[in-house]
Amino acid sequence: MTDSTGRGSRGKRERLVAAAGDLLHRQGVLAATLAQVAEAAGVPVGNVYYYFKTKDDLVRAVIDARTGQVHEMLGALQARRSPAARLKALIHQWVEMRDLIARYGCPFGTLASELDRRDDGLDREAAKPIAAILDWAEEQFRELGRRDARDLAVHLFAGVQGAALLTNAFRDPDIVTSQVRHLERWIDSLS
Amino acid sequence: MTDSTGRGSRGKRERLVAAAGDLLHRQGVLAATLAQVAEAAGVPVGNVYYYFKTKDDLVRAVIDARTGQVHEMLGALQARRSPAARLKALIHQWVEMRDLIARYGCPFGTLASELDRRDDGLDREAAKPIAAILDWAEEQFRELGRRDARDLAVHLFAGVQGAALLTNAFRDPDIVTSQVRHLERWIDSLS
DNA sequence: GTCTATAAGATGATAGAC
DNA sequence: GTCTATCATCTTATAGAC
Repeated sequence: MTDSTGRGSRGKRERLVAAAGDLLHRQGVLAATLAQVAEAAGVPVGNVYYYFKTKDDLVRAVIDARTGQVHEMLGALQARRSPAARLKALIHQWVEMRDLIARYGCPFGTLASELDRRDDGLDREAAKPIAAILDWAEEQFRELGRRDARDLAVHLFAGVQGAALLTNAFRDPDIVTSQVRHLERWIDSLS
Repeated sequence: MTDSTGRGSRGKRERLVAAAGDLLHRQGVLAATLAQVAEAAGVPVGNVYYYFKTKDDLVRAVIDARTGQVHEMLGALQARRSPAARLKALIHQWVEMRDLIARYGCPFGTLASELDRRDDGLDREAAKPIAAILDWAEEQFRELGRRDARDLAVHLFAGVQGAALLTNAFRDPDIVTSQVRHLERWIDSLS
């Protein structure tokens, strides 16, 4: 498959973003080097700059990919019958990621947390995945007939993100599991 | 004041740890350089190595200082009459730190979160401050007569840490404020 | 005991060959 | 359009002067 910018460039670009997504999560945005990204993607080191003008540009592409991943996940959750079922299915996603979280933290939360000190716009970008989740959860609570939908969404997702942080800090997948169970009961108690 | 290692060395060491504590929180552990720490402490750059063998050694000293800070805080909270009052006073600390959290994140949570990918022991060290808080909260719930004290402590503190993360990501101090209010009502509902 | 000068290594980024 | 060779900079760390 070819594209307007030349033969195969799209494929390599995508491989770079995929490899960077993994590495930025596992090593941290700052700790991950372009040399490591290039090697993981099977692309010559200096050549990364043909696809991305700077490292920040690559980071931006990774954030966009994660945001897309979130929208995909939220779209899949819409199949559930009730708002309460959708919310419970949402937070259950973190139970399924529990081992990854225990080792490297939540892929969405750590991204926002790591880029928070920057004020060049990348910090706002990094918050997009969790912003999308919050907005979606708010909508579900609204459909449940709650006036304080935003507040409830923040409460729910804060519980998830906090559990992810503790799960990661103590390397204990059971923390997020039991916390999600707790939050599921809370959702049920609202109906 | 002199000490066994020579005149004034203790003062400079303390200044370095204090400056490093600030910088590691505001810039992140990896992003903060020894040159910046030295300048902030008013100490020649290369001379940092007289007091700390490596950067990790300095980071360790900062973690120890933060752990001490936590124990001091928990000690002060013991003055409260009831376990419920102590727990509410605990989480209210994060409301008081709301502006700092909005800009740089929770000083205890980000430390654990930033050093989580290491497996050289520093990751365990970095979790000590939040471990101390969790243990203390667990004890309060136990005094409240709860069998599931650990679970409740995790639930409470996850709520706080998650709110801190969202507060930081969205630069909005109101998030942690309203979440703490929510958790205070939850504490009251347990008695 | 304190500090200056500098080494050693790595990283982001560029120029230019193919 | 693709990649190699290299630069300039920064950062940790050390050796040795005062």
